[in-house]
Amino acid sequence: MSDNKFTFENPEFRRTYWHSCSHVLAQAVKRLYPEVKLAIGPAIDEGFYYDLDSPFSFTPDVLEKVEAEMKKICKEKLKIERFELPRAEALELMKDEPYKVELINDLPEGEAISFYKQGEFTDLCAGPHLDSTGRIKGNAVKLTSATGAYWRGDEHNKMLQRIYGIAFPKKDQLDAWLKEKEEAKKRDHNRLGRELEYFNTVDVIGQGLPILLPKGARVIQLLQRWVEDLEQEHGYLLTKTPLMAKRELYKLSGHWDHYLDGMFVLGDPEDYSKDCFALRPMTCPFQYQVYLNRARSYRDLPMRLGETSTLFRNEDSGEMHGLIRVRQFTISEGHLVLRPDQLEEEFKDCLDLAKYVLDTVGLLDKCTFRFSQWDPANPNNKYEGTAEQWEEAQRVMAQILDDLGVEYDIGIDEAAFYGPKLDIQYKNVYGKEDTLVTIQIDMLLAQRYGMVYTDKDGEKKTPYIIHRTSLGCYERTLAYLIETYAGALPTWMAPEQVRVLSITDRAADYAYEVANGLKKQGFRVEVDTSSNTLRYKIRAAQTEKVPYMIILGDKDMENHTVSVRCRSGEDLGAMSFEDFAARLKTEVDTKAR
RNA sequence: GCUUCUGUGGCUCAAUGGCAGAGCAUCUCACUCGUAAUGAGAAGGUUGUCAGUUCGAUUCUGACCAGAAGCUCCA
Repeated sequence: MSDNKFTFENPEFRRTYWHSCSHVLAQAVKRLYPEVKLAIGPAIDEGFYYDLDSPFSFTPDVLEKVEAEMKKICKEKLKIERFELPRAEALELMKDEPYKVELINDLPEGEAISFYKQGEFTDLCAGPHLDSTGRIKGNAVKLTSATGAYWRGDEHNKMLQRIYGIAFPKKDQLDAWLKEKEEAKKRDHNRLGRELEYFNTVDVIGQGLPILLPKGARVIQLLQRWVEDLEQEHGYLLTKTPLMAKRELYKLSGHWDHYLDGMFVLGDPEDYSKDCFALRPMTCPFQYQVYLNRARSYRDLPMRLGETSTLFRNEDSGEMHGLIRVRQFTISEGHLVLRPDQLEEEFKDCLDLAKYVLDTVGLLDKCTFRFSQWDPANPNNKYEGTAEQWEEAQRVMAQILDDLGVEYDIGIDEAAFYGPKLDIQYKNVYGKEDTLVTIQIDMLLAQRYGMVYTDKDGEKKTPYIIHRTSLGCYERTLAYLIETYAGALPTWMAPEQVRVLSITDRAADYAYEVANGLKKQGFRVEVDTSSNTLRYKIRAAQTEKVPYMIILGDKDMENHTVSVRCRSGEDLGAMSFEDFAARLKTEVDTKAR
């Protein structure tokens, strides 16, 4: 095993290791609870799982027993052997495992049906695997959780129980991993964001409807102002369109057919004798009305429309998560109406803008790009348009992405109902990925709305549309900022940039004088002249992650100085008010991190 | 929506089928202090909500509401 191929740093070997762990997990479960039926058990990015159909639930003490049995199996050093069987014999071997039978029946004709055997346990599996359970370090295996998961990932199927686990070749690697997970949880925006009073939720308001407290609202306000100004520089025209509309608009847009479940409907959707309204889940159909305001010429294009747009989506109750997944959110929305020949340049500008914005707030480094495509085989009639139109839209987007040198993954069946998307993805502290920013090409909807322009040749032509965001949805972005910075937002976007602390009552007036001087220059400043001890006040400011503290006592009053300390603990010493203000201004202007 | 788990003052957590307790935070008073918890006192609760079982429920049961992780879905 000295060959480099077989080190844990090699992702392929790691997956093999974890895959074998999942077999050991299944073997342990079958030894302890023979009535449990096996589904599938792959390796994942971090560890492995096995899906099981069990009459009881895997509580922590059951997991403990399973884990102990796994350690035993590792110690037994069972040889892991591969063999193949013809279909009939394979079905006979697995006749007591209904999920395996289903898998075998779905294997294409002529494909080898392979099994792996370790001791008394045999599993249908393509492999590869380690050569022995003895290769797995038993005391560096940990079962982390048990949750529900649908058979074959389809919510119409039975819910099975999924046991997640992790394993390493060495015990201290496992300990380090577990510690890292604990540390990551401390950055969880859902905990930190509430603790630092950025947001809260209240039973009587309802799920997915967070209250932005003054600090959260302040950060979102300054991000919005900044993005709106940036978009103006990029030629966007700001619009303000209604938050709801009659059912007829959504019929025209296709939302009524494709998205009704996700909308909040006001009134009876079936009763056509009365008006029925719905809160908007997307801005598109509203903003198109701006374009439709009058006849457009090719000279009007590209028309770039931007809006800080509040949307409402009736998510399933289990979907909500802090500020990342909510039912009402505000997005840096925009639609570009353009001539086909402008598509690449405008798409590029959208991407440049999004990347600039994400880079400036400090999120770009950890973003990944996903080209979200339709699924030609999707049976649910989820997509508008013809196969030809989709192939064309995706060909164009692929071309643009290649020209721009964007590295991306492909997501099949991830497209919007009207077109393919470039999604910019970000992971939360638990490793769960969500879309931060999206840029979408739409060659279908303009026609539905009767959007046309008169071209040079006098012909009426249908424009293309780009749907895009620059910073995505502000609530979600705030959540990622809190997690990325562990609550210590960079000075330029910190809700409170400076806290002025007086050491004695004698310095109180001076403290307000200094604070007001900074406020006049546009900085966000709070004053603490309470009778608490200095140590206490510093601790409070640090706990609340205020970037700068100004500490004022008799010496500072005499010398007309301010004593400055950073939240990191670094002491900048005494300086003049002007020097500090200039330092702060530089930091904010350059949006230094 | 589904699986599993959780719900006691603003926060962190005790306790119990029979008067609900502590620390932090808050307020008052004292202290006026130079870098991670100054001292004393006060106030704060229909134990998420509604039913049921019981002489008696915060505790047991059910439904609902809300929160967490995962699944499914999505910005």
